[in-house]
Amino acid sequence: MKTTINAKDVAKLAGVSQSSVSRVYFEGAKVSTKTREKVLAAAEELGYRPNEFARSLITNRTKIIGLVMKGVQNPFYPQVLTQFANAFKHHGYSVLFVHTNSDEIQAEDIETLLNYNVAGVVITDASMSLNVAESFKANQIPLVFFNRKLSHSTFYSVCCNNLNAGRSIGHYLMAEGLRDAVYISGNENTSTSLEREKGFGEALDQCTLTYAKHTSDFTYEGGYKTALNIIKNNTLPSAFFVANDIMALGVLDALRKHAIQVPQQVKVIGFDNISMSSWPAYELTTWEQPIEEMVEATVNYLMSEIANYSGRVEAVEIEGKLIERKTT
Amino acid sequence: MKTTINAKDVAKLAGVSQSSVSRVYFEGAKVSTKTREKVLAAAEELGYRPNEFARSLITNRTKIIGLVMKGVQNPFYPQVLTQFANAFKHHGYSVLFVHTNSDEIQAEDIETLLNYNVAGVVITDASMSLNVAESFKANQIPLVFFNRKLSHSTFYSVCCNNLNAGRSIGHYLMAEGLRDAVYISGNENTSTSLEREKGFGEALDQCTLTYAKHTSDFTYEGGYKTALNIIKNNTLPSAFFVANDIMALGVLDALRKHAIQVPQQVKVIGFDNISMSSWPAYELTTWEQPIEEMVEATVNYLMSEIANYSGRVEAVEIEGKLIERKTT
DNA sequence: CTGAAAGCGCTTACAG
DNA sequence: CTGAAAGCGCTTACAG
Repeated sequence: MKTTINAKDVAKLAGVSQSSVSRVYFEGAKVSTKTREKVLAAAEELGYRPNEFARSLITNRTKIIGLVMKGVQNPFYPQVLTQFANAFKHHGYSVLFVHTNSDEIQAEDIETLLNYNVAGVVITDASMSLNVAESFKANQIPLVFFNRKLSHSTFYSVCCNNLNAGRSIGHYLMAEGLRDAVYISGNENTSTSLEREKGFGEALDQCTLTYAKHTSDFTYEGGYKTALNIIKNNTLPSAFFVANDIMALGVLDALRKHAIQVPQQVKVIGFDNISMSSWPAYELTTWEQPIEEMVEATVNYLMSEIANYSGRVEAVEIEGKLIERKTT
Repeated sequence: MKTTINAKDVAKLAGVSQSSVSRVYFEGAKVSTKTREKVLAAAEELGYRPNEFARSLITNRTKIIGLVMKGVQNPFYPQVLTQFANAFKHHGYSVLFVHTNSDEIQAEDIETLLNYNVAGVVITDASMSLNVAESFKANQIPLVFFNRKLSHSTFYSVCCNNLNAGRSIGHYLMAEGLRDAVYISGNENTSTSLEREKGFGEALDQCTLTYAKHTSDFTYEGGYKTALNIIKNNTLPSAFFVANDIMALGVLDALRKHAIQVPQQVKVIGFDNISMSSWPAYELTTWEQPIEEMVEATVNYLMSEIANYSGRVEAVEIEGKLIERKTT
């Protein structure tokens, strides 16, 4: 009950050797035009397509990139996913999608990636214990942490320059007459949230200003509740710096509910520039993450490491920019 | 430069045959506890993991499901993606993610899926020409169209019952005192948009009411612009039925911009029940798609077809329900 | 229950 | 440029 047709079948029909068939489909191999044509004609007739598995078994490489994502619910990530999918497709790679529920990726989550011997890995918005990550190193599989920096700098990472962004946002708000500020953070211990806060604090410190910190969780509901609490406690600041846009939208809705005027009574600034930030209902001032460049840097690194593994490591940080709208 | 360690290495260390090693990792094969333990100990020591490619080459099956998605930008889809990823993981399958830009999936988009000999395929929110789809049939690869019905009913599809939903929405609005309605459609020729409209029209027809149709594109911007046009032309109806939520939010923002009171001056109802619909800024009345059940039906079909291919075909339609909020 | 051997569909030195 | 042959790392009848 042999059902799939293989290179041997094509070879027979084309009247050439199996090796020649293989050469037609293997990039970089040499075949005469005549042989190529015969093979392609036979292949067409039989509906032949090379088996990727046999191919990978021999070459010990695959054309698959593992993409590990957490929190696809944040509208920032669908954008990232789309761009990665397109970029990898453009380079001839397919995407094995792994969804993780936890902030720290578990060994089982990435077992698949190792079993399939992926050519490279992108991990977005999540970290990973050192010894789990090491298994990629051991197999010389290049790995990029996207939008998350590890405390141990033994892996390549690509982020927006969050420290500078925090600073710029601080200076911007001070120029707008900031008196007291609240920073609404994302999940604790995420590098993105921490660095944005650090830069912000540094800027304010230069003018001996301070800020209050409220810990939240990078979700709309989290931003909404946090703001409601602040309103209830009568501790409304003159400006909110919110660690991401989706939370900032929650903050805006909480303020709206209490008929607090933005930006007259309080200013709000977010981070990411998700598409919803520009909606008329919000018109949120925010910091744009340079997603395209971030994706490009990630893909370029992976492609160069796949071609020629070096294990080089860097913490790439790309500058974003302020998008001024109506909440400041 | 042999780098990966294989079953033979483990066999040698464990003092058994390679076949025995294989049996330990192959579900359903019989090995004595003693052998199993020896093998597992040796495997642990060497860091062995079975090569999926060699395995697939022999069994001619993979543990990969192809997931083809369009328009991940609509917040409805990240939810769907997450649920599929979790469900497939639970069944021991990985997800090969394919992003397509066009409404109709092209042959090249799915070439990868055939090359990797995926065990099954889910296509969301897009259609596919019959002859492209046929190549899956030829290879006995089960295929489900998710949230899209094909005109030719030769494939399995899973949708919300859009016709009934349209009807119910029509009856609901009429009970609320509908006089004249506007239906804002999604992309033309999508089954979801067409069936929602059809049901809606049927319901209205029973009371000899009619509706005006405006064609849009399932995006926020599309809904926004369409509503602005209607306002400009002074053809505001007493209610809008908008083919999906993200467009409905655009409609609400357009109305807000012109200070038109919802629901006093005009009612708005959407479709999908995306998380943003419940946000205080919108409080959109909508129709909830039973995503969980839809995903479950899809996964169950695929798993049963993978276990035992029958090629059976059905257009599954699951009932959703009205979520009443403040825009009606 | 276990091992030796064949074979899945490819790539790749090696001769010619 | 081309073909015959070995081999990638597994699974699976087949004997024992």
